[in-house]
Amino acid sequence: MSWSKDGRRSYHHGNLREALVAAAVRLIGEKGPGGFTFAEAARAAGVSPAAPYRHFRDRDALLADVAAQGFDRFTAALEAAWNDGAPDPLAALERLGRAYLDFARREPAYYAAMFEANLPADLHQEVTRAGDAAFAVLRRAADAVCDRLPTDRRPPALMVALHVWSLAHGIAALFGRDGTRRKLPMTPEELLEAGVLVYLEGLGLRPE
Amino acid sequence: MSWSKDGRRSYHHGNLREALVAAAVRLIGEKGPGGFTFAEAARAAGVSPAAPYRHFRDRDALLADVAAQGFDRFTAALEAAWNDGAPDPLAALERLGRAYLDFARREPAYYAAMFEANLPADLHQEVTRAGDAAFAVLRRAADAVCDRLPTDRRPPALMVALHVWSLAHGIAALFGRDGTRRKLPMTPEELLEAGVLVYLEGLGLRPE
DNA sequence: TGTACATCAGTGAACGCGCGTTCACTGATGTAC
DNA sequence: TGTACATCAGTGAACGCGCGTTCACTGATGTAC
Repeated sequence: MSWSKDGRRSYHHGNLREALVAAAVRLIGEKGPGGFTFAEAARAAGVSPAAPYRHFRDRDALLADVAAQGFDRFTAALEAAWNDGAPDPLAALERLGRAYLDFARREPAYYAAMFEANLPADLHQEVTRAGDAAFAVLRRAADAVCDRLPTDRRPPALMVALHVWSLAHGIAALFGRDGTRRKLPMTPEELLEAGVLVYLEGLGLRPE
Repeated sequence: MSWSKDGRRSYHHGNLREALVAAAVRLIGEKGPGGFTFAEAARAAGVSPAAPYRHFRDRDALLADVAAQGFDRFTAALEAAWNDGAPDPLAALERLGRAYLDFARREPAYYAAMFEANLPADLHQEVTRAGDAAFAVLRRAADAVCDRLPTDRRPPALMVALHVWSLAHGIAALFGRDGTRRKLPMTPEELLEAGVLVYLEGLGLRPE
């Protein structure tokens, strides 16, 4: 927020766009992607209900911005966890899985906007592009893992990436958030790690 | 609907409860679980906006009914596909996976109500019970599959069931519905089947 | 450095709308005798 | 078989509410000269 020198609220907000996104994230976190309104975001940002129209065409445009920003953060988190596959791809893949679940738990609002928002097609494309960058990290990890197999027994890396992504997403969606739908006899992280280990074993890979 | 003999609408609807559930399913299918209203369901059933209160405490109660009914159908579909594990557990498990994805695609409205509804805790419990019955089918399948392994290499069947469920749910959520979020170089069914095969191989099982 | 002016980013009042919910009511149905 | 009555499942009008959106407006900012 920007304030004039004497402490009164300045007429111009200064960074209303970011403030609206932040408010939307908070509101989505509280009530889900369905239960957040343009008007409430404006109120939370301390601004009149007409102000958001200076920055977003409508509610969906704001939601799409949240989703895209979420994917950007997600990509960064996955990238950091993967860390170019060091020290070895299998250990790095495990970190990647943990980072995936960690993001879903720590940023449920972003995660919901990314995967459960139901955006109209035109905005959706834009978000999909941001999502592709996140998937690219998984894809690269799958490449590195597959490279450890002899060429005659090497599965398509794309398929491996899709399997890992689906398993991680399934676990995150079913068990990964705090409104925990179901009790588990283990943590989501343990469940994912065990699943990936069995899967890699099935590919013919075992941690050395 | 019930009509009096002369063709005019009878005062009593006759099966309003079922009609409201059916309307809700249709509306959820069109606009997602967030975008359906009690009033619209009443309108769709051809009844005044006050009428639904005779049958459901509120919107959430109706939504919970849809979710519970969805789980009942889901359970029946999975049960039929599993068919007591005949002729052998591995073939039956593949059928089970296909039935899972088939349900998500053919009944997206039920599926959304079941897994993306965000119901309040008290109603949620009731739905969870219906969901447990569905999971029990997977659990039994996992038991049968694990029984094929020598006891010293037998993994916990619960874990196996959770892995299969998570993978199936992840694929269904990411790729399984027609508003297809992402293009795949294969069908969701093929992706799931391949994933389960690799996983079973990792457990030490291969189709004979 | 100062001034005039264009542009930008907000205001706040207003509107129509549909929703959820309530209320007293009434038509239809089932049952006891 | 007929009648009286309780109960049930609807009606429809009304209400307050918050939302999305628009409009003419105005205060603040940046820039050309």
